[in-house]
Amino acid sequence: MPTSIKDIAKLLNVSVSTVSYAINGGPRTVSPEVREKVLDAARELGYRPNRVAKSMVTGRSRTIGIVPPEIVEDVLLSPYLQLALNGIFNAAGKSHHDLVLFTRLAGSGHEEVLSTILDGRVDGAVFIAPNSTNRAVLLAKELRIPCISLAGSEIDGVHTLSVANETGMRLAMRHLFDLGHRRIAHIAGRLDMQDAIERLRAYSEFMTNNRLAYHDSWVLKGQFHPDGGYAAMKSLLALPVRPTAVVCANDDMAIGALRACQEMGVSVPGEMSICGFDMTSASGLTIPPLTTVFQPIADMGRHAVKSVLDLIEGNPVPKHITFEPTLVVRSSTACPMMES
Amino acid sequence: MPTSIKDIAKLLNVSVSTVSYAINGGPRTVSPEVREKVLDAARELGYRPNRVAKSMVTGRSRTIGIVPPEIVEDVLLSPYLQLALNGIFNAAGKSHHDLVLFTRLAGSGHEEVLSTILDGRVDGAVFIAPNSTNRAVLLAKELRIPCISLAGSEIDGVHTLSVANETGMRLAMRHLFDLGHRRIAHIAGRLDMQDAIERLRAYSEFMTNNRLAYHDSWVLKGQFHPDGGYAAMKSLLALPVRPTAVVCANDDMAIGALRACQEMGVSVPGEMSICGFDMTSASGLTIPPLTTVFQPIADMGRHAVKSVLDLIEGNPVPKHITFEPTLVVRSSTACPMMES
DNA sequence: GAGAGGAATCGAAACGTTTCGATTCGCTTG
DNA sequence: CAAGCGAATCGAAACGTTTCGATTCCTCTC
Repeated sequence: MPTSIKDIAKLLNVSVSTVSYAINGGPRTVSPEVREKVLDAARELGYRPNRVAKSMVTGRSRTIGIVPPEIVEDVLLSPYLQLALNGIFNAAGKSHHDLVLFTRLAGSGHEEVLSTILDGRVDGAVFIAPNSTNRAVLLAKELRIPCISLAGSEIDGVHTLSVANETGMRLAMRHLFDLGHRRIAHIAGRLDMQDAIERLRAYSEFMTNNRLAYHDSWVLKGQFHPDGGYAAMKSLLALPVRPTAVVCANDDMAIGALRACQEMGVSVPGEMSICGFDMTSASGLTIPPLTTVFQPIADMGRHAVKSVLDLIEGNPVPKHITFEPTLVVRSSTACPMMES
Repeated sequence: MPTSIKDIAKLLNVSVSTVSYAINGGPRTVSPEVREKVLDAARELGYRPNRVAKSMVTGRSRTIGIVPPEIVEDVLLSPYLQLALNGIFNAAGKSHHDLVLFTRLAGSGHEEVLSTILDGRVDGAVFIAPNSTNRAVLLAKELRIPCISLAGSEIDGVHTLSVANETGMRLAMRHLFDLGHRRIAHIAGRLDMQDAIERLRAYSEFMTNNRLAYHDSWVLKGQFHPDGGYAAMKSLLALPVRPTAVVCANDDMAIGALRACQEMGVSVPGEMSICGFDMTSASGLTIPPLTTVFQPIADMGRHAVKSVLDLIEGNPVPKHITFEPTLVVRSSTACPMMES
């Protein structure tokens, strides 16, 4: 129904190739008069080039695929993903690419679904926080689709952008330690995700290296959700010997933990210091505003686009880039109260 | 390079059509033996159907386009958009569609860019909060691309999903009025967006209908941004006769306004009641948590997908659906203090 | 045993582009 | 004036599918 290049050709009694040359301004020249005629006719008929047909022959779509993490529900509500996606979106726009958001890869092992990634619709893909069992990454790697793993597990042979989780956790722990805290707990994230694993490990190492005794009951799982952080803090507060500070593996959990303290009448940072991770926008809105580890997530998103485009062009891309986090000290951490 | 249906056909000495029938299980039957052989060979060769080629001939891509509002920067950080996008994403996944996010339509009037919408990559599109000068919607409408306008201006001939802004604003105003407030201010959004316009109008109407005097200095523009809300509240607080309550056209501005009050030592809700709009997740995290107007944005996103799919299928779709908001009373609103 | 009927399969067109080899034609040059 | 050249244009193949008409061939029936 929409007008095609053929319609123009027929109307003007020229060949389709001539029309194509005229419209694209190449790769061969056409006489100025013909060019003019073609352009006029195209405008007249409301011609729109069909990108699918073009993709078909050029093999390029100027589109990048985004594969969200394998979390089942409401992925797009994760502040982390939102920051990354925003960075990716902005960068993609600048380089004239659109984004395809794959809706059905999360958690699905179905072969049929997996294949939608490499069905020609995208030139490359960015995987957001994939874990090492993510079948889609594995498949993409196997089929040599240009792809970048953003803040995910280190997967053999896949280009990876990651944040130095160890550094971030050490910064947070050092900050609390220097304030005088010795009984420091940790609310961990989903332990099937790389970030969560590394943050937990760095916590353990810090405690051991500084000869701080710590119990299993001080390490809780919060699933990266506010409710998880809330529940975790509740059980920490029920302990006979309470920790004086807690580092959460993301801001959402820290927010939940803060809520638990407020409900139980435990003052923050007076009786309990709380430190978050990620510096999402919500972390600045709480009372008190959260001390948190800033990660340049948006930057990483931008960089992911650059890398994937380089990969598509065949330019060299470093196998691994690590971004350094920094500590943002706000008001949810302070010296512990003297032992009574 | 990747194996195609032809490779399988050649290998097995059958025709491409037979291979196609075998793989798709139709529309014609193939003998069980051949079917088996084809499927085996496909697996063996790592065959992946090329979706672009399929789109080419069927004219369907099982992909829905998303057109963000024409805000220039960091669109994806808007909580409103995030809620809508999440709803759309979930619904699209359920109906086996992927999403393409158009990165370059915002604010761009370039014809070339506009045409990327209707280049065959998507079967239909959802426009998020377009205003009436949005050229992309107009074009899509003109070219009869199935499309839905989500919470945007009413545009002639375009299917629209909207929220009853008047009702929402009236609920908020009535709530404050019943608490005893008479001097009620309004911090408006971007007045080039439909929601902002309607909320402002409903505010004016309520004030007039209830014979409440109000000044131009009580109606401020906050651009839907926290900083805008902050600045607006600052100028309200500088007024010789302060209002006792303010309704903001979204939560972000309410959060900014709250921050301004806290900085100036104005107690909320003691000296100033603040009401938000949208019920984004952040609105529950502030101290005090915001009273706000809940809009079923995620629901609307889901519904947008359903409607656009119906439109694609040729099913009848109502021209206009309105969703009803409700008031969520939390702690940022209370009776005004007695005049001193 | 000729003809009909039906299942299985084939071949080719079509979708809308891009691009490459081939053709036309006017002009220069020896 | 024949040969050669370059610019402009044409025609056709190719990309990987789907699908429709045509063909083959087996079996059943009278």
